[in-house]
Amino acid sequence: MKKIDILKKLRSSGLRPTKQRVEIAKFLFEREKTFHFTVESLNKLLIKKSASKIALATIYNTVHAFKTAGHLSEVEVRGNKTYFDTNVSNHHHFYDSDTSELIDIDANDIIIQKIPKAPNGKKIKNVEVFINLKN
Amino acid sequence: MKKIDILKKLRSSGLRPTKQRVEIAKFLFEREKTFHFTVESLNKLLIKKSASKIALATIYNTVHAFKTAGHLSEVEVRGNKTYFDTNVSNHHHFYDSDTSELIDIDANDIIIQKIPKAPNGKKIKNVEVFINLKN
DNA sequence: TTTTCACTTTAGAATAATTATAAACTAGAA
DNA sequence: TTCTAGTTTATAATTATTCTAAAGTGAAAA
Repeated sequence: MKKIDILKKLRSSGLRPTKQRVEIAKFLFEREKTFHFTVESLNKLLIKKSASKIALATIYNTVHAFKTAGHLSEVEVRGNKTYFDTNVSNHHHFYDSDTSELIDIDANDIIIQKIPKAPNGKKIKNVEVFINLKN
Repeated sequence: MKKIDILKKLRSSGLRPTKQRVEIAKFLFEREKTFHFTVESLNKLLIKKSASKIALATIYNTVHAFKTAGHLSEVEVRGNKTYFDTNVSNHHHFYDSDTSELIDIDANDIIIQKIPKAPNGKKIKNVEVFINLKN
């Protein structure tokens, strides 16, 4: 993804392309494969990669702005860390608790044959399958 | 579940049946239906129900001891609250974010037809299906 | 272009959930 | 009973995250 696309992406979702947002967006979206991260790990990686330090609160703000705009999705994992995922399509996860690593599972790789009806007038918003791994 | 059973349950899992543990265990397990709770909600309910106040740290300790012993299972929900579940059998959940309510889904009510192989020499420990509800 | 102002960023304070600490207490073996 | 490892307790500490208020900045309009 080129810088120009990132500017488009930001603008089209109502986010002013500030210096910080562009820097974070380039880091997150200019890559081939999906990227899973926590705010903390992203912060560390950004400190390593770039010269200018971005405030932690800004990283929180920016990541949540991207999430709200649909450019990132959120994955919750045992143990209170919130992971984000640059793969925003409907998909599932393996979780390896040894390495604290998340691995994508394509939505098509899981087929659910039988599913219960939503209770009392509610509808199903989405179905998340989370597969815990062991050695 | 009678008090005698609770004592057995605790002893058989290597937990000394202290006053606090028995009180919490009775509250959690002497009921017909599954019970979902957070440490915070349990604490409030215990304060209401019983005369003696149990330290919050003890409730954390006890709940985690019960979890380790397999008497409670843990369910993670968007937004950093850790729910516990007196249903320790393999099952799944609906989550209603309007009411912050968890609803059990029997393992037999979900049939997964196709599932990917675990990556790089790992095995599948368990599969959790989490269905988010909307109105 | 300058001006303007709502949106942003920032450092640090505040909050919330949970865990650690260290002293006092207790179940149950000897 | 005595003793000791396991337990409880109040409080401090930690961790992840959000709030705050002041300073900074895109970009629309003059």
